[in-house]
Amino acid sequence: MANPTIYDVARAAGVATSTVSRVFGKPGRIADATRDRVLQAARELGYEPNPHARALTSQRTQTIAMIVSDITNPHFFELIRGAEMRAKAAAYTLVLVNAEESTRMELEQVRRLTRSVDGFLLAASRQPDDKLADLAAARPVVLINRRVEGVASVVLEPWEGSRQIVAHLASLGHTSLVYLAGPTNSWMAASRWTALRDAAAELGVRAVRTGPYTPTVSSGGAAADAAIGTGATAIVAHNDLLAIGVLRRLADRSVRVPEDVSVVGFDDIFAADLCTPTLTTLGGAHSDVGRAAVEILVESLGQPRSSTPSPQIVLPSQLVLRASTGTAPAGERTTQR
Amino acid sequence: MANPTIYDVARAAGVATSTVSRVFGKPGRIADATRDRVLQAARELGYEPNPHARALTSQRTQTIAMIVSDITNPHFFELIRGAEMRAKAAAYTLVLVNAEESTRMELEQVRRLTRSVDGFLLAASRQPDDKLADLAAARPVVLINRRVEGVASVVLEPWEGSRQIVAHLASLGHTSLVYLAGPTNSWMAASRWTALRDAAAELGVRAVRTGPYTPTVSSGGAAADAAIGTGATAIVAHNDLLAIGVLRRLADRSVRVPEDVSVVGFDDIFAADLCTPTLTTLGGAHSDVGRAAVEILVESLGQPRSSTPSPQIVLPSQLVLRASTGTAPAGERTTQR
DNA sequence: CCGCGCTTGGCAAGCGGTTGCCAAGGGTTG
DNA sequence: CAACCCTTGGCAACCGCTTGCCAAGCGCGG
Repeated sequence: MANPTIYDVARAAGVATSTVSRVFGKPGRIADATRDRVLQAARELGYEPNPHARALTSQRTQTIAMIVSDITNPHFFELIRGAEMRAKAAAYTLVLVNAEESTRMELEQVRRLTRSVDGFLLAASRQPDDKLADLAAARPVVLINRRVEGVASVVLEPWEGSRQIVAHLASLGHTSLVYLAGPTNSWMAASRWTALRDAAAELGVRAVRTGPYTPTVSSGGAAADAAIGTGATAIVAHNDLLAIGVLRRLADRSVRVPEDVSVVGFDDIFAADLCTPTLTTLGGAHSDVGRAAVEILVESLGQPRSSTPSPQIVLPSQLVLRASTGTAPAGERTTQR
Repeated sequence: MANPTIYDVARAAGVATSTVSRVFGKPGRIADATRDRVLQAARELGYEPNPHARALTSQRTQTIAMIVSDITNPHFFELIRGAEMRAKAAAYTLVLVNAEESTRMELEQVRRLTRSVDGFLLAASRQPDDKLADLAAARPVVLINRRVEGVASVVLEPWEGSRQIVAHLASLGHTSLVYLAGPTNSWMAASRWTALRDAAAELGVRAVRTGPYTPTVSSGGAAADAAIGTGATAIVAHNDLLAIGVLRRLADRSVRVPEDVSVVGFDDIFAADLCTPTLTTLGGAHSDVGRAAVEILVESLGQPRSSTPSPQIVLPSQLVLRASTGTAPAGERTTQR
């Protein structure tokens, strides 16, 4: 038979369709003997429940959507991976959607998918807070690397991490740093900057910010030039891609790293350990972030809507020291090259 | 209203539900005036068609699944990205599934998703040919970087590319190479090896193979040791991850690249341009591969089943020369280090 | 002015499950 | 042994949309 239905199974097993449905839906509800008979019949017929028919009445699709602001950023790969694995473990299917850094597209996709998925993972969303609150009010949402009051979220600790970066640089004798900012409406960019600035103030380091820059390797060139113009001896880039772009540009300009200037990134992407020099960066277990996000989401799906307390999880980050940071050059560099 | 249905829209517009359905389904079938009225009503009510109800009768889900043999391999990122973008353009949703290098899991996922998606993209599948033929006979399937008689596929050209690698090495004076093989049932691994071997024979280069190795950085250590043991002056690794692992191990053992030994990879992942030395590798437009695969699949979905001729597309690869290959060392190395 | 063919819209029967409600049967208790 | 409860399975009404079939209405030619 092409597509056996519960009716076929019910007939074969000599029970009612509702019994078959329950065997698959709420196992405890049916006596063992009956259940075995039904399962046996189902197996023989090659029966497979139709997820759409199921979703139609039950409103549950066993699917979650992950909307990523820019799928080309390797930083997300680990995230996606962690989410995918956890989703599979919970018998959920993961739908991957790229928002291409467009808030409009992000909203559109959420609207389009609302009926077909049980919940959303929004990674590094660029929406304004209230928009996100609205979205989350209407459907299960977990934010990733973005924090909004009253909405569940998982973020990789940016504050203490940024402080560690400054402390690291200060201990190397740096007295000034420049932060190459990420996208304007990136929560992470804002968090990093305020934390860097505060820590810098506290430790007597001069901190300035330039940007915003698109967080890509190719933006690194312009960013590097701007950074050098500030005369700072340490460059903290919004993320590793940007930092790698900076390293390249510095190499082209024969600025030595870390002798002349130190460079720090964020994310600890795979490539950070491969570039030359290897990159000091604030990393963390990104796959755990994805995993945790799915976990919270699935958890909340199990409960009656709105009874959930919207957990705000912060996962620890860690400063990974590599070769791109070193002692500050002897004389404070003030001249622009 | 929480979830307006076509009934609500029909009532508001003063038409039958079938009319509303047709307005969304087959636009030409309804007069302009009526259509506008219906759309207007739909907009006012915030109506959004329920994809599950739609799929239930029409059997079309506007969704395709991409099953990837190992989601942690950065090589797939570009592929995924290209596929995702093309899918979105065709108004399809992309479901991403990780098979974790397990053929059993791959089959299971296909079975599980068969009812919920319109077709499958199988990337670097490790299934035996006949299994894949069976799968493809029962549902729309496009293979990626895998070729099976009678099944649609998109692959990045491995043969001429491998030949170019050998030619490149030969021109640098190398007279022996070792291929660090990928997974046993990887079609790509087999294709690469036969092409390398044939080209080597033709050009008077001695070629041996060791392995199989898991295509990861961490496998590179053992692979490098084995490679050195062969005395070959050129190492061709199954992919860039493995090659990067090899580079690391060689550096640890103070074997100079490319002075003592040349190293070549496959895939041209992002990191190939960042490692030290930068890696010569056979690349290609992976995102185009993903894009083309979706394109073929969507195309075939539009036609009546089985009327399609199962195109076998080969996209060009290109040898990217970087710093990991150089002239062969003067005396043939025969001693094991 | 009538008949004809074509376009447009309505009717209603599913698509494959889910689930509230009910009844039968078996077991338990006094 | 009767009364009662609990477990188990069946009935049937949907869930929201699609689609084959049919009929009404229209314009047109004769």
